[in-house]
Amino acid sequence: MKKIALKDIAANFGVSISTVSKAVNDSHEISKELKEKIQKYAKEHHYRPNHVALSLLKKNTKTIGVIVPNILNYFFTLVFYGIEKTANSRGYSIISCISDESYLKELKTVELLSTGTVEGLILSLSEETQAKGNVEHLQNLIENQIPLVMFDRVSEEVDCDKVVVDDFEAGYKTTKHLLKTGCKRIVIVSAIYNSSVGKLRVDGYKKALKENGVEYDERLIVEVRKNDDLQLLISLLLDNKEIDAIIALDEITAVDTLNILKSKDIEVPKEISIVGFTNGRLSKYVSPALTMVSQHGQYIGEQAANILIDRIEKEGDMPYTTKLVKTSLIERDSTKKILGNSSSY
Amino acid sequence: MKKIALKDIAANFGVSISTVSKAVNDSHEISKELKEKIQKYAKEHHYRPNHVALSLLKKNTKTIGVIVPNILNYFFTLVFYGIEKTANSRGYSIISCISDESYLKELKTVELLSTGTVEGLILSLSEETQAKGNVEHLQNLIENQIPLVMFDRVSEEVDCDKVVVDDFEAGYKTTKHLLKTGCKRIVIVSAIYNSSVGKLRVDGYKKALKENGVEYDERLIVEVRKNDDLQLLISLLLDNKEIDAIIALDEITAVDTLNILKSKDIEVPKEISIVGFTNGRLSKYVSPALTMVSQHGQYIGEQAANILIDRIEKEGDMPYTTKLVKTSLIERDSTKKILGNSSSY
DNA sequence: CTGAAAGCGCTAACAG
DNA sequence: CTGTTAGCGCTTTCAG
Repeated sequence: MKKIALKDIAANFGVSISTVSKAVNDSHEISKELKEKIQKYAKEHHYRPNHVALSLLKKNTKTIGVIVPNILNYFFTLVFYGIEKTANSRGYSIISCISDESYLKELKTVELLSTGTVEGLILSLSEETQAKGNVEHLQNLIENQIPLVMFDRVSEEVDCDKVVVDDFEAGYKTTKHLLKTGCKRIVIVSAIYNSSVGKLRVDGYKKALKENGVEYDERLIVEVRKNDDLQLLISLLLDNKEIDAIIALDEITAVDTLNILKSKDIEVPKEISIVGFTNGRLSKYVSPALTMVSQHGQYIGEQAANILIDRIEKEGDMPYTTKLVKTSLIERDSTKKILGNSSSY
Repeated sequence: MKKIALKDIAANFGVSISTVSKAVNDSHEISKELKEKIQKYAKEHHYRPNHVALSLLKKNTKTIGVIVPNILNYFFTLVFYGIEKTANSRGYSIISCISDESYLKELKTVELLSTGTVEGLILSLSEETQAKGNVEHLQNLIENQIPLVMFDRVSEEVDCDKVVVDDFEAGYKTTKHLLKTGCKRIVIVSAIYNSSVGKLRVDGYKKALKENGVEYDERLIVEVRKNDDLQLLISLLLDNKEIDAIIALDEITAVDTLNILKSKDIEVPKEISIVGFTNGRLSKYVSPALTMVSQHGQYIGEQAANILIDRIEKEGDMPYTTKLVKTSLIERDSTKKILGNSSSY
């Protein structure tokens, strides 16, 4: 049985296409008898109105595009899940693309989608795009009136709605917590040295140090590049500087760091505390379970989707908003407990 | 600047729409001068042919639908990644839906997509659908000539292309490996007791036992239900039966099991070996690192996408195929090493 | 070389 | 109550 169209039903009953259209849509303009006959026939033949034709006619596709840099990263998986969930509940499908951290793929995808396929776009910048700073493709998008919501990895040069983690506050809060547990020489290990996100966290870290009268030592900020040996970097750190805490800016680095410390028989958190960013699947299963900063990925996705769909559906232009999502520190066993309230802090 | 259509360009130059169409498509029918003028104008105004109109006309959307039960499961994330990658490389976009293990959502999604939006569908059954065994919606799909590829959680009642893990062989291979390391009382802990996948693995397990003259003891097959306490189940097992190996049918259960054993001061693998299914992100970071069965999720996704697109593009109907993807045992530190070749096995 | 007309599947205003 | 017509944006014969 091939796909069936209004035309076919019309031919079958010897009536016009518009009559059939009205009948299947249960219009009051059509006689009960005819309507029932047609509807029965339609059901039996699995008639389904062609979505593409409707999109063309109504000029809405009920579809939004989502571009994430790397779906294997649990944070993005969570965001994606949040987007899908709320988009779906609001009647939208999503076309999803993975830019694989490549500028070119991001560009191609944006161009492909901005062609009437989707009514709006949710995007987090690829690493390469961020490094290059080339966001013309996104500016075109908003020039062409296609709603865009950026999340997490955003660009200041693009004027659109944004949902971002409050990374500054996260860096600040995390550092302050470590200070409160008695740590003073706090290292940051970052594999995302050239992202806005990474910089903000370090800024928050600096502020916390300053407020607590701890001097900032730039040698404690360690950048891990693609082919660097984390083991080596940490060894150097341990040999040359007294340190008592490590903040890892991503989960894998946090776990790796933990394992390296364990292999050197350093007790966590007694000798060195560890806090990691991005509360994912690993942290609670390693031992000691890692204290992590949760970014509420799913919530971010839900927010992004709601903001986008609101903008698609509301007429008149509301001003662009930037939503700051606060992080939570999930305390586990890789950090010391804060001393009682009566402590000297 | 609003979206611009052929009509607008035509009006601007006082020529007909079809002329503009030909010009932007660089047809030889149009004079060089006019073509250049029009192309220049089109480029300046970011003209992009409306994808929806083209889809309607050409009757192809260059889009495929993907329905996964649960994207937070790393295996599915991997499959999804594989699908996206190859679909993209072959010029297809993907509309992705998460059924959230719900029959109703799966049904709704299939109906939504089978309406001309996508040219084909890749799907893994939701838990609920599998339990219910209701696959009418999928049979309708193939009746309506919409290509379907099922992967991992498939149904025998649906006649379509399939890509499945060779779970029987996986169960067999894993068990055999454990036997070779000297284990004899091997437990299977399963949270997927009513899936085809789970059953096949147990069947493979039985075969391996039989071949090696080890008697099958059904009390060693432990089913973990949603609200069951794994800790308790394992304690019972340890108390009442001599056991020396545990096969966990999913990664979380494997890690949980490991932690439970560790908390009871049972040495892994010296006293009890552990093998888990689905090599995900956790296994290599816990200690001891877990020996796991890898199912090559990304490869499965790639295969599924290729098979689907082949079927979409080839005319004439080729017979349906079922592709069996072999698993690999990733040996880490939760199992004993196999004794030298000179051993008595 | 350029344009008119038809049509992809559907809806909606307007006649009959 | 039913049908005719126009049109969503585009391509593609077929005339001119």
